[in-house]
Amino acid sequence: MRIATWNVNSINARLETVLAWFREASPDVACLQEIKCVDEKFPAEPFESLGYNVAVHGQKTYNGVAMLSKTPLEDVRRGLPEGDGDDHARYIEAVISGPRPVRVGGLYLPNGNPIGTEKFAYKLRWMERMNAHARNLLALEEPLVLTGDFNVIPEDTDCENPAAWLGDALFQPESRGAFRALMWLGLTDAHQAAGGGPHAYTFWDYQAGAWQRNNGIRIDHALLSPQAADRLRGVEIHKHVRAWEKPSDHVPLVVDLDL
DNA sequence: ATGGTAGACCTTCTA
Repeated sequence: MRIATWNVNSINARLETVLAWFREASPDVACLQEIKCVDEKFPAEPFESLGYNVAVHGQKTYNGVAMLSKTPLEDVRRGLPEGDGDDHARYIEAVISGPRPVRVGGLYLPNGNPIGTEKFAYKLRWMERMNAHARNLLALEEPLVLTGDFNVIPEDTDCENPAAWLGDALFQPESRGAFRALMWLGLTDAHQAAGGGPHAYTFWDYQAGAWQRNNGIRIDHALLSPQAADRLRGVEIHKHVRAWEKPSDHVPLVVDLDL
């Protein structure tokens, strides 16, 4: 089973590109982030024509997440628990039905820039809620994949020039510490477990020739419960997609599980 | 040097 995540930076601006990748990669499950539209504006029909079931947690202009699956999506959750007053659409979760069901959480973690503002405080609060929810999910002791745009650079080797990121919310000790705390609940970074090395980027900024200079960062992740990690076959970063016409600034990350 | 680009949308915010 191939489970993908991709921050598409507007599903409607990116539709032909996203469909082309779906035809090429044929993921069983795909979590999309930054769809930047409300539920009714999500172009579900072309994906349904490709054989996908679609669940959307949309929002106008900003954020928005979706999950697509070849088999029915069950037990769908939209938003993290304890979300009083949080109107950002950043989390969607479902159980992927089949002979070996797997629970998948698709997340778009807040960017948090600039640091020292309410945006950064919101990022850290959101991460606390994510970690609490992950603890509850891990207690189920079932195959679980938490994947998406985490907006966290875990290690120095996950960027080209660490010094350039010192003032950035994606690289703050608090952000990286909260990410590590999430891992320490008992999750496995699929990239590391599959033998992925340093400088394996999933995002290149549109600005300042970041792609041409390979000035990227690894911020899209797939974290596995023990029951999922035991069945990990491999991980792919579909870097070639960044060179396509009208690309997203992120590329797809694909996890292959023996499920 | 605080730049640069992309998307949604209405003048600016977010990334």
